[in-house]
Amino acid sequence: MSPSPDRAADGSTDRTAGASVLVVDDEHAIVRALTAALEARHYRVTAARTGHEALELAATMTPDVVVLDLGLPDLDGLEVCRRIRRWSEVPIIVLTAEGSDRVKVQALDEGADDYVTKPFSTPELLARLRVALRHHRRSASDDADLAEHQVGELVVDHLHHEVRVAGERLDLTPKEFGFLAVLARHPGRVFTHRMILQEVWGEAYGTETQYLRVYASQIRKKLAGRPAPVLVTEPGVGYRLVDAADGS
Amino acid sequence: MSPSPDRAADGSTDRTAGASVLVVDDEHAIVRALTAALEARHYRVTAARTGHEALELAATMTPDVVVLDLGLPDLDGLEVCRRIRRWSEVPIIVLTAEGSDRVKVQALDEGADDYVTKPFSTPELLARLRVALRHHRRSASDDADLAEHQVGELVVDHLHHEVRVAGERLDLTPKEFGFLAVLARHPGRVFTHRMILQEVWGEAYGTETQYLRVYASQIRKKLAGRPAPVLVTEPGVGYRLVDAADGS
DNA sequence: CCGCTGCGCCAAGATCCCGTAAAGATCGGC
DNA sequence: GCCGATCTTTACGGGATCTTGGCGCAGCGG
Repeated sequence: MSPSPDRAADGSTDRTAGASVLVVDDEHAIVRALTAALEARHYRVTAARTGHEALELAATMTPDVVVLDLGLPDLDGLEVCRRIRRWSEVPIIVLTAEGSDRVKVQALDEGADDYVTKPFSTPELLARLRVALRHHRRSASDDADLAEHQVGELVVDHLHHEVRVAGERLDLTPKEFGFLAVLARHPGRVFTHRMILQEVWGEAYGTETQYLRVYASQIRKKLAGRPAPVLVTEPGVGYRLVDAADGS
Repeated sequence: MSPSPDRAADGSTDRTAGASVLVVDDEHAIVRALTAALEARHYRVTAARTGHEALELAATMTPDVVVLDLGLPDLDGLEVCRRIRRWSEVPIIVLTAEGSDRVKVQALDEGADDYVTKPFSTPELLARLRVALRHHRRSASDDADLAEHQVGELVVDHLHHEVRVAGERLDLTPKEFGFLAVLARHPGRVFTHRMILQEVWGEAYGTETQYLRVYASQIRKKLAGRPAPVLVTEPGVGYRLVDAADGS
């Protein structure tokens, strides 16, 4: 490609900035050095000193990546790795003093995503951290791709940004689409005026209820005569989307 | 998630068995040793000796993972890495003799997923290979990682960096190519302004929507009068590429 | 019975967004 | 250092969309 101005040679400015990192190590010096280096790159850093603390924090703060020293006072580092892997796929970068192949291989097979031996080069660790975040970001966005809501014969397809009724494409303006998409997220449930306005128009528009009347009307017009759900008014409260066939 | 029955301690029997590996190195001894080690684990191995050969094979055989030596006779290894990343997210494990930090960091930021210095420990390399395969397995469901994408009569060939319509080469500028290539990766799907801008121009350009209008216009002009797909505008949202023949 | 309130609906501006052309600015090759 | 290709920026017309005000209606309480 062309030389992008945003790709710094050291990768310090990239989309991984601002991610939260859990650093697990009992050596104070290491924690301090790592924290400093990471915060300088605008990561949010949390430190844990023991295995149990690490497990606790991994669960409560849901970090974007974990840097894990294997030599912990209470639990075996490998055990920590294994336990996190039981419920989370957060990237784990293992850090260790000894360079034994056996441990290295075991850690990687146990669910670690990378392995760096001490003494480590900080730039290298940071680069590997960016790799881990890159991966995680990718698989996370894959999950979000599956967004599609169905209400009776009506399908709101966020991926293609279109609405289909009985398979036929329905042509909506951006605001109309937004309105309908909000309601379709929870069929039958009431959304207040405020909720819809703030979601579609923005935070500041919480009271412009006349917009809703206009757009509700237009949406109903476009849905009329089709085997589609009905846009129901909840007087004084808001709107909801109800499948014509059932009375939920 | 749950403790997998396929996770043996030495990793010899796991779900990654049978995967295809592309080994890129000009040293015969390394290739021989690696091939032997990999085939013993029932991987399918293909070897490339030069950068160009590597790119060609990466495109035609779509390996599950690439092991890439940076010291190649024709192309810089980093360049190979970059070119593969233009169209594929196949895991790349970089292999190199020199241990310079700068190169290491650069390779990782350039798209490499891991980095091993020679002389390397075979068990470790194999373990890292398993990690790479584990990662990619997650998002291997889509067909975005192909060197060629076809939409109707239009073919985007990432390897040769060219576009053909009905077999005839279409002359595009780099930005035009990038724009079209993004859309062709998922025909019919909407790409938001932000997505396209960040992919083609860079992270920092997420709001420069006037570029898109200019280039959309130019691309349409070049596609006009040919049996090509149509570049459709989704007002307020983005663009998508639709085969003229069908309505997807 | 009457006024008030909230809603549906309409239609006229106002505004935003898009497409297009064309003029600088920039870059790379010769 | 010039020249051509490409990228960036500006400007403008047209059209779709959004916003706004108004009107009629129904329900409700005074």
